[in-house]
Amino acid sequence: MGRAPCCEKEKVKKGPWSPEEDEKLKSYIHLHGTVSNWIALPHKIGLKRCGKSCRLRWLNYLRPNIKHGGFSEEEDNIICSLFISIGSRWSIIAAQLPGRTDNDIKNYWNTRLKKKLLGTPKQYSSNINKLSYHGDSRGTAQALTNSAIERLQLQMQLQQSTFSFNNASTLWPPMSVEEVKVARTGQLANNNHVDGASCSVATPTLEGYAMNCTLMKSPTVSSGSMELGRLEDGGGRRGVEFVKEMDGSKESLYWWGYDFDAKSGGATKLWETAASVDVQLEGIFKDFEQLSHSL
DNA sequence: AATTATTGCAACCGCGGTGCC
DNA sequence: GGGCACCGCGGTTGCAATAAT
Repeated sequence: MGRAPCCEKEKVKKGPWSPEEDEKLKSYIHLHGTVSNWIALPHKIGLKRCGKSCRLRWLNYLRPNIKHGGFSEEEDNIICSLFISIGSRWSIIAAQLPGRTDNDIKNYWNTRLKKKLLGTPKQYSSNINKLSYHGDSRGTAQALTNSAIERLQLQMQLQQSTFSFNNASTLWPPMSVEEVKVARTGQLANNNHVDGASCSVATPTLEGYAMNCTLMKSPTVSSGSMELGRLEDGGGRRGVEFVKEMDGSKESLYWWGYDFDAKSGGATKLWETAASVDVQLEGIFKDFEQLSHSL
């Protein structure tokens, strides 16, 4: 037995709202302040609409101080940074942008911002196809969701775009060397799979490259987070980047090497790998050392 | 000018989470 | 503790407007 429908579908009106319907809904909410039961509301005010539809109409269009369109550069940066960090959690992203609704941001991302940052759908679907299979030495291939790949692709793309992390510095302030030490020590200490010995190895390794290392603080979010990091050679020509995703009890780690092409102004991915965090965070630093030696 | 393709956005749908009985 | 009803969210759809042919 399935769940009962929230309303009698054959009796409710669908499609665009008329000004009269909007007025009825607004009047009721202005009079009563809040709605305790959206399902009962349409019947109360004589609307032939589903309660969910009423709620959506109010939240997305009728409630005061809603902004539509005209997203600023700063808003673009915030949306982009948060998308990289938390993915398509539109309600959380909307909470950081006063006057914007999750629906509006979602539409804006899907129809414009994604294209602006990642190129045409043809371009980024091609890149997604290249990234969608991560084979590693243990044969534990892992298919990533398009959303996760889009986030990785975006993070890589940002390097060669006019939109850079630097533009979002308020959200992603680079850590000082001291902060890096603290963050890494804390991160490793919190990871049950990395013992004290590994800690003492990993931290000095990082410190050795501290001058060339950029770790970005992720914005505070209610659940899940992502840490982005980059280790570069002195000239910023080659390096290793990594993304650690933390979503509840699940943690994943991806990293890849890149070679910067001054001619095209873009970065060429040399290799990539994916592993659970417990495989060893130090792998990133070993790969970086190997890359450095190969120069 | 007519037709077709694309874009942008409002609205709907279905599912998971939560609270109440 | 289980079942039910509702809320809230993210994904998807439908359609009008606009652009391209």
